[in-house]
Amino acid sequence: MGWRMEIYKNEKRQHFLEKHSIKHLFSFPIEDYIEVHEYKRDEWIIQEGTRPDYLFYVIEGKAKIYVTHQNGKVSLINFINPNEYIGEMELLNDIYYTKGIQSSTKTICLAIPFNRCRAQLLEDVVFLRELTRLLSLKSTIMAAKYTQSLAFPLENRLAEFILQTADGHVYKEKHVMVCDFLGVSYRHLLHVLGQFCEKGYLQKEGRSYLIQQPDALRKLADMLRNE
Amino acid sequence: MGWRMEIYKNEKRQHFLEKHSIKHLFSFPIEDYIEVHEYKRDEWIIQEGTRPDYLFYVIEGKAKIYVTHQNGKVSLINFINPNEYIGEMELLNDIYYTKGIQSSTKTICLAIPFNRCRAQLLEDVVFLRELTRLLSLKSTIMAAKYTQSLAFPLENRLAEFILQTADGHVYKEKHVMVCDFLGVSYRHLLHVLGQFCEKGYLQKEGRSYLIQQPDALRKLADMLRNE
DNA sequence: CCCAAAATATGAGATATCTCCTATTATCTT
DNA sequence: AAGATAATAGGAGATATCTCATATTTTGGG
Repeated sequence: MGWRMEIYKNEKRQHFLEKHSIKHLFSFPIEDYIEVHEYKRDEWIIQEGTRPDYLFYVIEGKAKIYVTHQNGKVSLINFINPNEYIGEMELLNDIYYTKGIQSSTKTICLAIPFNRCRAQLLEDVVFLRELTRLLSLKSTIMAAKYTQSLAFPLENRLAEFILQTADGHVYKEKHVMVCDFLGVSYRHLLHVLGQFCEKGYLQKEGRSYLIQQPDALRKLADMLRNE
Repeated sequence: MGWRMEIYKNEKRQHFLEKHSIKHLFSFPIEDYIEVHEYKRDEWIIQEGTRPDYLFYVIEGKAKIYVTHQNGKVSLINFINPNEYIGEMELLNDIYYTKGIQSSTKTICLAIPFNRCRAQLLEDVVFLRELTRLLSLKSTIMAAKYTQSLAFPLENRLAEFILQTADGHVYKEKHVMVCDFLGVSYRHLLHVLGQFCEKGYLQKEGRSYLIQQPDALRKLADMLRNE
């Protein structure tokens, strides 16, 4: 994994700047400062514990936010999708423990250098308004995940995850990733998946699972909703 | 609990507006619109599931954010302290499940009516910049609580909580509240407190606990930190 | 001052989840 | 193609945590 991200230059850079223009997110001309970075699958966009030099805006691909605990456990905090920022925390807070960001597919980001843009960004009402909205969502989602994880067993959270990630009626996520994401042991994940099969909600097909009773899963997942 | 919040008028209102001026948090004159609300201990500032009419800024007191789950469990998401907002989520998002906010001491808030101020607030760079910072902190704290709750047993999280809330070397929080906050059953909380006593970390004194070995607790709590 | 509600306590048994161990099968690298 | 590494799989026993039941004590309101 000694790969280094690729920086698009000239026409290629220009192409992506135009294809995914973010002019509307700022009230000052920012495009001149922007670099376009491409990260390969599984490449680290930010190393855990190391302050980044850029605010990133994801335009293509998908990434994961990881944190490592003292007891060796690893948590996959959340996924990052196109049109989301990476590095806002570091932009806003001088003191912050930086989480690791790893691409899970080829990922293309617009990279805005802190040193050149920080002051202007923090004065920009258009930028701040959108960032505020994104952060409020992020915070809400985290609060929900937190309380749900304490109030419900894996069964409910896994049901929701299966429905959200299934491709049609086929579920085939990597177990290890799911363990980190749902915060349970590999053994236990397999145990609950096994139960779902026994109950006929899922059917194992090679190394993936076919959803046989989506309504049963939906019922479990709906328990997580409020009201 | 049929109490209704008190709204300060005239001199009393003026007194609090001046004592805790928030002029510096806005770039437009907001003070004319502000009401000053006083909530008694245990009064609901916002009912769960009901959209509030105000953005609140807490100036004195302390409140708790609650959410109720379908299975009957209740989560105390977090505390709100002076100089924090209540109702930002509703200001920023049209669709949002409103959490319940309950004062835990007499609480005085500056209440900014949405209908009169919303548009101006969302245009105000000073306001947005600070709100962005607060939200980034909130989101970070939630993410940390989430992953910690999955990665560590109650022992570690309780140790931290005891150290944070102890008054000198005396811990005496209400068990029920702590259960909602740490997301465990009453029975289990008492069990772990009992273990701390057996190990000599705490000593039970009537209905409170004396901290005997702060270093042992600190060691447990430090496990939650990153790096 | 009395009563109902809330808070504290504790036992016993169930369940959810973890740790450790051992195989087998894919996948990647060279 | 071979060997190394990651992913899948499942057994067995430990632990963390929950549920339910019950009893006592404290507290707030009339």
